[in-house]
Amino acid sequence: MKRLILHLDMDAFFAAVELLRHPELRGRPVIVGGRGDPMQRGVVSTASYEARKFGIHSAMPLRTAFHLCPQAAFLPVDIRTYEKESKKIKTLLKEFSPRIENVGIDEAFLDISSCRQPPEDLARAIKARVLEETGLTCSIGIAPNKLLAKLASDMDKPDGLTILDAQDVPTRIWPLDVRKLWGVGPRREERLRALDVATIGDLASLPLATLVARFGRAHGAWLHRAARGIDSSPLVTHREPKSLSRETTFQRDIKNPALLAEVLTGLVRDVVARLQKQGYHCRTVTVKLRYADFETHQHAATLERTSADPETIRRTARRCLARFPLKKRVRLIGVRLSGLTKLSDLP
DNA sequence: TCTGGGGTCCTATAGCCT
DNA sequence: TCTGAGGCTATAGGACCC
Repeated sequence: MKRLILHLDMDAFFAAVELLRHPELRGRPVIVGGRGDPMQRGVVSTASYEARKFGIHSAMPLRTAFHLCPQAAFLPVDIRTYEKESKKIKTLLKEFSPRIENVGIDEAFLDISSCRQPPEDLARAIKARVLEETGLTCSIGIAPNKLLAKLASDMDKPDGLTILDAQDVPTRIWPLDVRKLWGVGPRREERLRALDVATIGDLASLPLATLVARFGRAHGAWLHRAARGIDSSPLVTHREPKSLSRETTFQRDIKNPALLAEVLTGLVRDVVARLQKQGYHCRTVTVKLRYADFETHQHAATLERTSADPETIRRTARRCLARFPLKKRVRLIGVRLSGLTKLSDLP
């Protein structure tokens, strides 16, 4: 049977959810990020389409966004509320296909290979149901694999619907900016530009050997296939967490070791609470520090046996912290627990 | 005035073992 | 005994994604 994958991507999700409860902001630029105070440290999580017209985009510092668009409404991230809406959407998607892969809070892949309905009818039905259930719009892409489905959902935003098949790759995919490819971020884009690659078509003209030499075996091979629209990766319908972490950026950079230790203790308490709630033990504790100049380092320690004991983990984290030189001011501190074992799997 | 927070995966290196 | 090839694990850093 021919594989058919649907990718659904909510439109400006966080901003759209905020507009549900602040309808008076409709039509105005809305920026959701950090604590909602553009004078504090934080970045844009989601900008409404009105705000994007001012050049505002995700990951932009809130202060910069404020300079570009001081009249925008700045709102704090309220992840709990977005998760509730997300859950509604994911639940309704399962009515259409039980084979679903969640990608973050506002995206999902559906395997619709065995759906009887024509793909376009199915997509329209899903969009109508999402709107009915949540009042939100989404964009949908349908293609023979995840890679192309994701590119397709991005081609007609917002409230779009794009269906692609393998023959469309030269005409519809090759003209796209190489940055659109999953796995090409700012750094790899730069390295590709150095090879005279601007579009996905340019990338497709490079031999595999060149890509492997430049980007390593795994990524080189991925880029070579992706540029041709080839992707056989399966939907991951269930996954276990690999690590849990908590980190925080100070409003002002600090140097006081006692304060650092105190904040670390709080972060450990939070992350261990989540570890316990989700029913895991961990084996490795990693502490991360980012200095004022943005240089970032981490130190890890492995426990003798897996544990979910706050005191054991706190002591281990403190030992990791003690290994950092504190000559420079610190802007961020974080802790990560990895090597997770499900309690029920323990002997 | 820059640059969050939660994750995943890949790569390089070092030490240890066979 | 020496040398090397691999495999495995722990650690650190980097890139990327939403």
